[in-house]
Amino acid sequence: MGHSRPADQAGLRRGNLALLVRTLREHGALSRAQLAVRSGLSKATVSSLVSDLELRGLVHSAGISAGGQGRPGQLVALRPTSVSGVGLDVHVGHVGAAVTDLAGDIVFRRRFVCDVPALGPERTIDHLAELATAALAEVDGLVGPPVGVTVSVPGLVDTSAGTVTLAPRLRWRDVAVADELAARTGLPLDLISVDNDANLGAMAEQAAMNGESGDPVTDLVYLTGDFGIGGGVISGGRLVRGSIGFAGEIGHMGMDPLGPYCSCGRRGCWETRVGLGALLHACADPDDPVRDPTLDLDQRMRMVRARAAQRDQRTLDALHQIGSALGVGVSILVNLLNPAVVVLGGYFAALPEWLVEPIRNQVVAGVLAPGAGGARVVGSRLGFTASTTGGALAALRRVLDDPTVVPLNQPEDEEAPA
Amino acid sequence: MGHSRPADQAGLRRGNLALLVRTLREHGALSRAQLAVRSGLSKATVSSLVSDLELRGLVHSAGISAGGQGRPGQLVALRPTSVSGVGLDVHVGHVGAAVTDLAGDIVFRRRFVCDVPALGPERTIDHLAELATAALAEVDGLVGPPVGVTVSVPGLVDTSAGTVTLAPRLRWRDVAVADELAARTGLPLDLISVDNDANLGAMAEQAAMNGESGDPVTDLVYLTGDFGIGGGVISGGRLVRGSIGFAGEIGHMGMDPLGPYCSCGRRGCWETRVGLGALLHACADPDDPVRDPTLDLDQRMRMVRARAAQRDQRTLDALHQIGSALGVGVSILVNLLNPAVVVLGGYFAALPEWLVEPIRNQVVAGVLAPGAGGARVVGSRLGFTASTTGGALAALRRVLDDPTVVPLNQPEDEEAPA
DNA sequence: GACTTTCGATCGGGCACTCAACGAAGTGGA
DNA sequence: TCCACTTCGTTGAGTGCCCGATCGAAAGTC
Repeated sequence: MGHSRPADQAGLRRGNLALLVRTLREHGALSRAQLAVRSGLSKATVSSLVSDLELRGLVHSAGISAGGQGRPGQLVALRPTSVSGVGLDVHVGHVGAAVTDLAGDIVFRRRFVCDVPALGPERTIDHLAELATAALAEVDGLVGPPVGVTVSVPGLVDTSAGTVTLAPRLRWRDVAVADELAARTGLPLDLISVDNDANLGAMAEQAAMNGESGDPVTDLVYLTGDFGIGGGVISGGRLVRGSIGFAGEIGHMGMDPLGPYCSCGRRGCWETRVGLGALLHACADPDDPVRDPTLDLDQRMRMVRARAAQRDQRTLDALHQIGSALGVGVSILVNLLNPAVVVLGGYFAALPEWLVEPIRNQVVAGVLAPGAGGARVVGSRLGFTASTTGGALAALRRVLDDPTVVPLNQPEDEEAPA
Repeated sequence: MGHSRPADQAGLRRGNLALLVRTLREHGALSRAQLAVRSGLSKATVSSLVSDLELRGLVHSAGISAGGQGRPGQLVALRPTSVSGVGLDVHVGHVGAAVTDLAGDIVFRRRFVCDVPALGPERTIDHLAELATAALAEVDGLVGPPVGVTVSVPGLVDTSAGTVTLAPRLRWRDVAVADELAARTGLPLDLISVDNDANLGAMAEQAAMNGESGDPVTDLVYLTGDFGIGGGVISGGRLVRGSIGFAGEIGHMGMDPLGPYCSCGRRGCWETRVGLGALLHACADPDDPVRDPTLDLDQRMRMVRARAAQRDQRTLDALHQIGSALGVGVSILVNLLNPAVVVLGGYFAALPEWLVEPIRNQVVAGVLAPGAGGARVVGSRLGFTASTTGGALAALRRVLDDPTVVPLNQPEDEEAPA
């Protein structure tokens, strides 16, 4: 067990500051008295903590609470523009960036199309650094300084070193992404982290689910749908990373020893059955524009959608086939992990009307726990943007976990551009 | 996220008391000065904490530290006999009990053979209560009072309610184990918890691994080997329970849509290929004593071992076949969870010489991460006793996480039986 | 307009940890 | 033998944090 750090009063304070920030994120503006009730802290402590957060610029007064008896409360609300989080994304066909404010709302998003495997790490990171610099310049004045930058990479990542160990699809190996990015952007190295795209996608989807409904989702499985399939697992509210951070490599589950050959050299990997390649092969001939790699993927997905909507039999058959094969693997995941939700990301998210049903059928049939252990299967609403959004949220988490990373001493002068 | 409790100074104290207890468990007897260095606390705080733990009877002086310059330190050591943990076990063919001291060493173990499905829940819990009462009577005087009792059940468990939701092999459904046991034994209800056998086995194996080697194992997969196959997953040092506690139901992963029918009604479940039934069928004819259900399982396993050691071809083939089928499933687990160790429990633990090798081969071939992501495959040394041991450890964890559950005010009179 | 209710600031108190100082208890050399 | 020297563990002052109680402030109610 690694939890071997002593607890001191500073940590106690940090924890309670974070508790208030979380409470405000979940419930919106609250008075100090309401905060005291919801957090379980005393009014006196809440007053002290709120004034601390005010000095850090993380919260501000937000009017007077509505009717009721007695003295009205002075509402305290998160100041979303106080800080920002930056998510960067290295994909096979593009690099992307997203910036969110403290509330998690996107304030900037951009994508730069490029052939990453052909460019190589050096020049790709050049583009990434440009994108980051442009993003920060563009949001300057709108939101406060970034509290973190997280780079999403589809591959095996050493998060503690900020390096990519192996990313076959990018043809990257042992790339010091954090170092290189810090050197190019001038951002401090300790602000930059690197993580797997499926992990970040899972975080983004979890945040999206918790933003809307009642019960917070603590157990979630996220599937990236692309040529390769990745998995992000959140269990008990925490990411499952594995002993050296390689968890979630789900695309290469062996589903059929006699199945088609996979890029990894083995046969019958799950992604040979449910990856984007499998869909495209099943639903279109080689000269079909749907299979034209020079076209934008979103556009090709819209074509598939249109055909399915018009009840084109070949397309429907292909989708049903993919959905069933997905269901077999999802059943394994649900049996093993008992998630509350399975989120279909990537290209799956463009086709939920045809994929979710066959998956659900397979899962209900294939899971031992009654009612599939309560697992829902849903399409992502973030689609291909999940990993950048998740990166920005991961960056914000630093503040949410420890608000003292934002310095004190900013009593006045906010982002009012002269 | 559920971590919404305010932190106060009492919690801080609890955390630091627990920190010292953990440090002493890991490093053995230490002086106060050494404790201060290892824990990161100040000498003054350590003195205060140690005297607190002394008043609770959890530690005691243990001589003077050896040579070196300066004043020798007064060693402080855990007092293993101060409290005890009780693990109870409901199995298909027996009920069992184990009691450990604070160090995790077994001080009592007993098994009562009975046909649990035939007896039904009521009478089974009668036996369990008898066993528990006998155990506590027998260890009275040897160790202190139990800080918890954990019941291991092979099935789906609602840990918060202490009930068994569904245990097909026992033919139990919605059995209030904790309540019933409390009523029969007179033990306070809040001391009793109920958990899945694979979860407890995983905890026991993790503790066993960390007891010996250097690096603590935080990511581990445990497989129960019986007629059914269960999985216990520890990720980042914490059990993966799933959204409603049904995680780890790994025996019913669909491995082959055309495979043999399973007791769950589906085809090709993993346990039809690697469960005890599969082994027995593959290695012996129906009239072979190995397949005589009236014989003790340990004894039958010894027969299989003997034949394999004598290079009986049919036995070797059977073991190789089981090992390969195990490897396919283990590869999935390793790809998804990237554990540091996969522990083979239950009947697998009796045959590691013939099972580990084919599994390793499959895993190395079937896992994307280089070198199988560092995953080792090992046979359990606890075997069928893992779940009771794990139950006792789970009970002890209450003290390890919060030493203040043991009351103060026991300055004198220890367990010196008149 | 007085009463009631609720809010939020403030103060004193208790608790936990830290630092610095000091006596205690050994070693090693003169 | 005696005296530095080193290290240990306790003690007391100091600081920071949370809490309960108190009190003035700011509304609604009668």
